[in-house]
Amino acid sequence: MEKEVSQLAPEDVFAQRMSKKDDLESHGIKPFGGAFAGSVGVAKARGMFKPEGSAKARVAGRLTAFRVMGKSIFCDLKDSSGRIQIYLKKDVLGEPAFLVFKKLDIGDIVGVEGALFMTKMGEITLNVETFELLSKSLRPLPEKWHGLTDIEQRYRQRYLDLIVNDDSRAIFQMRFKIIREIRKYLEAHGFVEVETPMLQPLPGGAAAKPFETFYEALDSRMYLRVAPELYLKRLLVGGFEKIYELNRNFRNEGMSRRHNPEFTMIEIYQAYGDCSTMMELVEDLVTTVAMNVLGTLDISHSGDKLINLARPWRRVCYRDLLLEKCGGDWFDVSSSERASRAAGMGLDITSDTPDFEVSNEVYEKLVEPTLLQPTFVTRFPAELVPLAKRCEDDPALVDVFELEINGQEIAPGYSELNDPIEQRRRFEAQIRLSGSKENSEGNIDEDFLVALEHGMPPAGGMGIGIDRLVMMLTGAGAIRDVVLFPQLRPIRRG
RNA sequence: GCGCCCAUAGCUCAGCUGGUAGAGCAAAUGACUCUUAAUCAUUGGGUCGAAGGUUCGAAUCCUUCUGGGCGUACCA
Repeated sequence: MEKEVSQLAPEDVFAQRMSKKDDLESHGIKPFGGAFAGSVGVAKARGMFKPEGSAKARVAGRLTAFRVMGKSIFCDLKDSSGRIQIYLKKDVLGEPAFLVFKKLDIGDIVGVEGALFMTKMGEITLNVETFELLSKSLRPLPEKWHGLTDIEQRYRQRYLDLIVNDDSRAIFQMRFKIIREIRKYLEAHGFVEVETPMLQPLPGGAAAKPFETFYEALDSRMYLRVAPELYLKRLLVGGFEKIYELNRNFRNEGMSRRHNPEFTMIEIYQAYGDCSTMMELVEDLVTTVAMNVLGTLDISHSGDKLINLARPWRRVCYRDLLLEKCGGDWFDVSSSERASRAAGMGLDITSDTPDFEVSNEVYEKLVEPTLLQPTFVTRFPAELVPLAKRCEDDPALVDVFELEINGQEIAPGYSELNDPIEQRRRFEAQIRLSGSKENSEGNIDEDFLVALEHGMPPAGGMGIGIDRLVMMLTGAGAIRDVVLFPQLRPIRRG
């Protein structure tokens, strides 16, 4: 019962508004109206203004400011396309209607109709002739000037953030436009969007800890997917040649500025292509999307950071970046010497850190964060990427790239491994390396190997972390600013 | 998981070395027919995140818990 009391925290305002609502009802006004046909939207209504004052418009939205001047009222009305000022005069509406409107609150949703005019102050304004209450707001909105700054509340009650903070809404509008443009681009280039299981009996395609669940009907343990990769490759076997899947992956890991346990990923595969096919594709895709969404390839981030997406993007191999960072003899010294040098650079290296991990620590901690401008890092050690083809000229390396922008991995891509015998060896090596016991991460997806044994065309494949791409394109500093409902600890009550 | 920091009215915040809580916005009432952070007057509004402790006395000091932020760890 204490719960109910705390939920009614703004008790006074809530009680006041409840009684306003009852009052409206007793006067035959529905506090929660129905459809409001014919709204043109705020942005369009603005565009309809004519200096003669003859244009009329019908719009619906939320009242976000209320300025009463005795026998006239100015309000701000907001919809998804923007804000417009509305003006209500007692003369025009008649006394009863005017008094009803005067009782409305900030936060109420109304539909209005009237003529567009220009105020003395030069603002296009709708002179309301008729209005309808569409939804009574029973709780107060956050303060108009400072908005909602409490970070926790912005995430927990994202709707308030979206109502009040224009920047936040703009980021999400951009996010959805970016996703739309990606789909448009791929559609135009002959790719087909497919859907593969999120509930998987074996989580594969990435070495991440999965979320577990249980499927009663089959009496089996299931996992939320960590990647769709192994299913998409089955589709390559099945004869789909240009496919993509754009949807959620789930990884049972910590959260951070760059990590949310569920995140959106697009994976793209093209049969008869390879790693360089995919580099060209992602370069063209990202620059096209940036131009269509932002109209520019220059993106500014906080702290004077400027990212320039102009093509061609730098290509550099992993090894060269390490030599650049660690000195030309990095790969000539003994592995124990490498380990102690890495430890000397402040990295967390223990005696049983494998040699390739030592170099990779240097790459991830000291090199990657410096790659602000778009950079394709290529030719990684094979141990790091078990699903990619080896380089023709050096079997210790795989033919892959990682696209780095803004110091973050935005997109990995490979020449996909289509040799089932080699694939099995690589899976087995992976299990040995990870030292995993009987847990599912150590299980080989035999069904996938059987599919490969039927013959998979050589292919290029890649994935783009959509959340990070959106961060990069919008200048957002945290993944939580580009995910509508980021994961938070549930509030315990007791 | 670990470390540091934060939590005061619906929102944004102030509150000194411990003396019993304050502003702006929002809300209520009134004035005002071109305002736009409208203005002016009056009024109501708080378990100071929770629980315990020290003290004559705690928003303030101590402990624990809850939630959050930042960093770090996990993260092919």
